[in-house]
Amino acid sequence: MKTDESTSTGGRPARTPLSRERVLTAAAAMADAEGLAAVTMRRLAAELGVEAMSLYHHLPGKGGLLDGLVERVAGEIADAAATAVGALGADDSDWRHVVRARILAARSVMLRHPWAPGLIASRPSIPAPVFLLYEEVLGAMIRGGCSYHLAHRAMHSLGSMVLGFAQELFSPAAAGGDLEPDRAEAELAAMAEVLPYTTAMVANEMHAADDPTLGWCDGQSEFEFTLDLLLDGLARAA
Amino acid sequence: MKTDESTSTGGRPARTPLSRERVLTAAAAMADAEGLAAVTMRRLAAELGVEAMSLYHHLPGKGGLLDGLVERVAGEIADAAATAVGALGADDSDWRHVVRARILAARSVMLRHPWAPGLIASRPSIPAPVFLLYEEVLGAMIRGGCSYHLAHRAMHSLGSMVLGFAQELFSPAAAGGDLEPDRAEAELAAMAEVLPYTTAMVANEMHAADDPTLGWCDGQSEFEFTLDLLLDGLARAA
DNA sequence: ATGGTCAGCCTTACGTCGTAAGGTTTGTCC
DNA sequence: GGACAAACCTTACGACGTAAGGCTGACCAT
Repeated sequence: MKTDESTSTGGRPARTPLSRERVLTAAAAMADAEGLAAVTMRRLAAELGVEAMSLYHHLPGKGGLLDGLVERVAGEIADAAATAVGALGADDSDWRHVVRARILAARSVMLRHPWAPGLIASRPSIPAPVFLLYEEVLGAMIRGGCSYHLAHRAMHSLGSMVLGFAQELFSPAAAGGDLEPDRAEAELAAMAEVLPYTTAMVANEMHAADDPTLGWCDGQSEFEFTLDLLLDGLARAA
Repeated sequence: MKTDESTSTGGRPARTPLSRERVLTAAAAMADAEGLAAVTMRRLAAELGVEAMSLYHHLPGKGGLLDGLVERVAGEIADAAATAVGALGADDSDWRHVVRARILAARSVMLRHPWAPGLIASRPSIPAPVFLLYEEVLGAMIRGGCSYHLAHRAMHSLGSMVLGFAQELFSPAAAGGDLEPDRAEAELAAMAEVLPYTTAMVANEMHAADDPTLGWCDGQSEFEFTLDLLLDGLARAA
């Protein structure tokens, strides 16, 4: 057998219609468009006009592809966070401003890639590029005078927030599928019986939502509210 | 068909009826032991001494099985929360105590079933049994005098926390696999260069952890810290 | 007892997945 | 021109979820 070729690196890229970067870009686009579950080695290869096994020359396998996607997202977050912090100007002397900007940057990237939180959380261990993101936030807090103990807790709080805020918690109408107003009304009535408070809350909050650009459940303002809640509490504890 | 020869015509008295409950119990046990990914229709059936397709007489399919698992977990949480609130005594007049008890109960069940947060988050829409859990927390806040607006935001904050706090954020040693102290030391040194603050934090927090029953990164106290941070902030906003 | 009904379980088969193993093309350099 | 390796393809295997249909045995009215 000719197992001679042991995939030694080196050499030179003679002609690269296909590269790791191109594969990852296509994979991210597919995940954005159809969800992460739709990203299959075969489908991905087909999208690139190639056979499935060809991907293995640029990636170590499906796991490596997912790692690459995490790396991508982490990079996007790092970039977004860097520009956001840069735009702070003189305000960056307060760690709260820095942390807030970084977390909101992470959030904005997560919104672009809704599959990202679940992917990161599903990895067997925390991916190395994600550690770099934590490091930046951590550094801002320590340099700002926080104790390591407090900063540690903040990492947990903020991390779980960014990773857990993916779902749009309440969208029963969209979830059930509002095909007919008749059926929707019936479901609402049924819901009112077992979930009186929830129903009332939906009614109340829906009425309050006049901004046409946002749904009744504005994830962004909810997110910022929680973020400020945490930052206030952390600052008080510092 | 020649299946005649394999099945003994003699009596086989031992055939437990195999109900939906039995299937779900086995599935939950398997998920607890080997992770949710290990729960396969075939493996699950084998565990029950049955063929895969037989499960379809008690469940509508894999999705239905997952729904059943969510239902299970939600039921466990509801039970744990009910007893926790019952144990509050006169303290249950303060919504903060009630909410705190319910969230901690949810957390304790999530710890028993580490696959649960990911499963719930991965469902296409929020499962109905989970809505019931939210309803209880929501009711406690509204009856306690909170506005629907604040309660709505609290649902997001608390929900994302319970769902996002699953991972043990920092366990680089366990993640890398500490096969040899030599290699571990080398990795630590390499980490100190790119992640100076993180390394310092780990060192600092590890030293502070004297309680032998807990790892250096005590998820429970981190969780309660964040929970109290949120509850304090919510109470202040009320 | 007898034949009908039917729930519970099994068998087979299809299309999908990730990927191991090995063959084929293509471009570059000596 | 020949060698070489990188890039790509083909084939195949063992999983997966599940659609379609067959077998068995308990119950029942006749």
